[in-house]
Formats: sequence, C-alpha cells, structure tokens
Amino acid sequence: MKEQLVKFESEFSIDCVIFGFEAGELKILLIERKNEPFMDWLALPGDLVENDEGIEEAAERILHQLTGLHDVHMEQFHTFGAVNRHPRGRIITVAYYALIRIDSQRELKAGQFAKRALWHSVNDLPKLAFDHTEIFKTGFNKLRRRLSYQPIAYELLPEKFTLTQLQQLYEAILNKKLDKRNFRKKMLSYGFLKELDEKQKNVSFRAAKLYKFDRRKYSKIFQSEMGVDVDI
Amino acid sequence: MKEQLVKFESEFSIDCVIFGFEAGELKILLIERKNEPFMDWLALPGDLVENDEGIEEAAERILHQLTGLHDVHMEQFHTFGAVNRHPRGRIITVAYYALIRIDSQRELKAGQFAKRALWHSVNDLPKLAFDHTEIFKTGFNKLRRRLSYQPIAYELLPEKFTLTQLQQLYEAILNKKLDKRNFRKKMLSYGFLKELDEKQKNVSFRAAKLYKFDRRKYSKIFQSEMGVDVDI
DNA sequence: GCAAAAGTGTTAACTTTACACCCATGT
DNA sequence: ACATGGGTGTAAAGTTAACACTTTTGC
Repeated sequence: MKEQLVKFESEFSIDCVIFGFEAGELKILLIERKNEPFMDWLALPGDLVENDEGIEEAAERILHQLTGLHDVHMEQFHTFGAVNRHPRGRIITVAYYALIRIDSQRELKAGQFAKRALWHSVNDLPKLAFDHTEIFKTGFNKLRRRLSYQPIAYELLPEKFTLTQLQQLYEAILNKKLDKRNFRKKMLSYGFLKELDEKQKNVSFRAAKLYKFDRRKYSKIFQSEMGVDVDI
Repeated sequence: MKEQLVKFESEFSIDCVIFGFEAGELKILLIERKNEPFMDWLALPGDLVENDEGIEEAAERILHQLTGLHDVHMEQFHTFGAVNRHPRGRIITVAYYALIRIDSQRELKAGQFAKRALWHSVNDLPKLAFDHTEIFKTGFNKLRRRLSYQPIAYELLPEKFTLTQLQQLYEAILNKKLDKRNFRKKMLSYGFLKELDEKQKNVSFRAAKLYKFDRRKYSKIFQSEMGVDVDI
C-alpha cells in the first residue's frame, strides 16, 4: 500500500434503497435530481461520504435527511465500483437498504440534490440515473433472499397489523401468492407475534385481529437460531 | 453530490480472504508485511485500487499476483469504512473471498508489500494487521452461510476427490461433524457429482471411489433453483 | 341477504435425522 | 489376522404443501 497518504479527496459515496409498504404495494424512496448529470431523472438517495464519517454513519445521515428518522436498521449489501459508473469521475458507492414504516403524516425532505423525494412502487420503476437500476435490483434480490430465511418484514408494517397485511407484504416482496392457512400457521409458530385484544376499525367487512411483533422474542429466536457465526 | 470532481487520489482498497483446503484443514492465504505500519504482522492480501481499474478487476489482480491464478470465482462480501481503520488516512476497503485449490507445486509470490505469503489454518489465527481479523471473521461467516444453501465447496477440492474428502471439507467449514450416510445420500441426490472409474491410490486401506463435479449440471440446478431474482 | 374478507384442520408428500454393521485393502 | 477407512439402508420425526368451507360484518 502506498505508505505516504496525505489529504484525500472524498471519492466514495453511499446510495440507499429505502423500502416501504403502502396500499398493498412495496415501494422505494426516490429523489428527482435537480442538477446535471441526469437532471430530472429519478435516482436513489445518496451522497458522498465525509472524511470524518464512517460509512454506516453516512448511510444513516442520508436516511435521516430525507425522512427525519433515526435508528433505522440499515444493511449494507454491495459496493459498486465500475470505472465508468459515474460520469464525473471515479466514485465507488456502497449500497445499503433500509426497511421503514411509511408514515403519510411525515413529510419527506428533498435534500440538496433533489427537487423532491417520493415513494415509488417497485413494480413499474423507470430507468434510474447512473447505475441505480442495477443497485436497486441487487438490493431487492438481497431483501428477498434474506426474507426467506429471516422474517424481517415487520419493520415495514405499522405497529399493529393484521395477518393478512403481513401476508400481502410477503407476497409483494417474494412476488408470489402464498397459502393463507399455511402462512398463518407458520408465522404464529415462530412465537414472536403477539395477539392484541383489538380489531381493525372502519372496514366494511369482518374486522381482523391485530397483532404486534414481540421484539424480545424475535431477537431471542433469530440470534441463537442463526448463530452459526464464528467468533475466534 | 459534488458536481466538480477533478482528479482523484485513490483512497479505497481491496482485501481478499482466499480460502484453500489442505491436509484436512481449511486455510487462508496471508502475507507477512515488510513495511510499517504493522511490519512483520500477518495480514490479508490487499492493495489500493487503481484509478482506471474496476473493483472486481483489482481483486482478480491481487489474487493473480499472489497465486498466478486467473479466472477464479471471487465474491464481494462486505465493505469496511470505519474512519480510523487505517492509521495512514481514510481508506475504505472492499473485501472479497475466493475459493481455490491449493497446489503445493505452485509457488506463492509475496508481492510488493510482503516478505512472504503463506497458507495458515483458520483455526489458530493470530491477531492480524489493521482490522483484518474482523474482515476475516465476516468473510468466514458469509462462506458458512453460503455453503449451507449452495454447495460451493467443490472449488476448494482437487479435480478428483473422494466423498470423504468432500465431507471433511464441509466439516471444516461448518465446524461440526456430519453423518456419513446422510451426507453421501444428500450430495449424490443433487446429481452433479460424477462417479469416475477410478480409485484413490497409495493408501494403506481400502481405496475410495473418486468423483468429480459436473459443472454443467451444477449450474443448471443452482441457477434455476435459486432463481428468485427479479429482473425488471 | 349479499358481498367481502376472516378464520380454521387434516392429510399426503417430502425432507431430515438417527443409527450399526460388513467390506476391501495394505501391512 | 488386524487395522483402517469405505460403503451401505431403514424407520421415525419433523416440515412443507395442498386443499374448501363456515363465520363475521357493513352495506
């Protein structure tokens, strides 16, 4: 390694695939760029990493700037470093995904690079700026894989939810229909869903029971269970 | 994003966890550093990424410099970007792992940063330079996870191998004993092991049948099967 | 009363686990 | 002949998959 490193220009960035679930649809948070290159295109939210900033920290900052949210679980999934991925120079980008509850009350802030921020369904995305379409696809695939061995979906739902909502979310992510009875049996068998003494309101049909996640039980189950990890 | 990017100094690097299997033990390829910082420490092989070089390309270059090998399957697994991970400045590093067949004929080249390169068992690693111990652990865990849903282990074995060797390799990676009959049944059921008309030689006990991987069948099975991927 | 979604069990198929002995070879 | 690892099958347990009707509620 070069042993004389002076001051560096920042040349890496973070891009975020921020998933949300609304109206039965899986969505991601996009910005509409206000500058060249790719002016007016839709893009993933992202920014350069500051010199005194860790990369997780940078990812959290970007998410916070857009949504006002803190302490959201983010997961790094891939780093993209093709030589010409960015027209303005050599920038490699570390991509993260996050799962958040969409709160229609909360206003989205566009941030410095954007005209506006918006939730967009994952199903009819236009071509995105830079290599962001590829980044999105990679992130979506990681999310799918992860969901099939770890039931992380609850991070996308409101605090109280019905089993049907949970199932619709799984179906939206995995892109296939699931059997209602088998799905419920399995989810309940994990033991981290807590049935509430409360039902859906304002529906024009039989109201469903509401559930919430018991995070304590959840982490107990899914830390020991997945615990194949080395620690030497 | 900063819209005026001039010429950049390189500030990202690649580090590689290169796995091999020899004498019933899982090993990784390490270098002994010849310069400060961490002179004489063991470290993962790595280098800065050149300005006109993609990151996969850089990873392949590093592996090639050490082993003389080309066209080895490498997999990016995580990017490490803590502010102070490198004493000489802000360097983020993209980590890859590779699985290779150890060939005791082939000489290892140390490369420019190293006194020498060596294979070291994963079981009694000393503390490594920089954050390389953490990088190694992360990579080893990814390998384990991956192996439990995709039988990638054959990349570590010689072309012809016995089922016992394959099992020992699984046991070394997963760090647990497996049942011989169940293991064989399962591996053979995949259908990508081809039995050869040949046996082990020079052993002082009953010689075992040799097998080889049928890569065609392997990729057919494990590309359609895992094929939950989106392509929009 | 009807439209819409909630809620509920059983069976068959398949997968995983547990388990022990004889066989072939070299010395 | 003995030591070493090679090679083999079956039964029980657990998991997943397929499948259809009754209940509740609002309109």
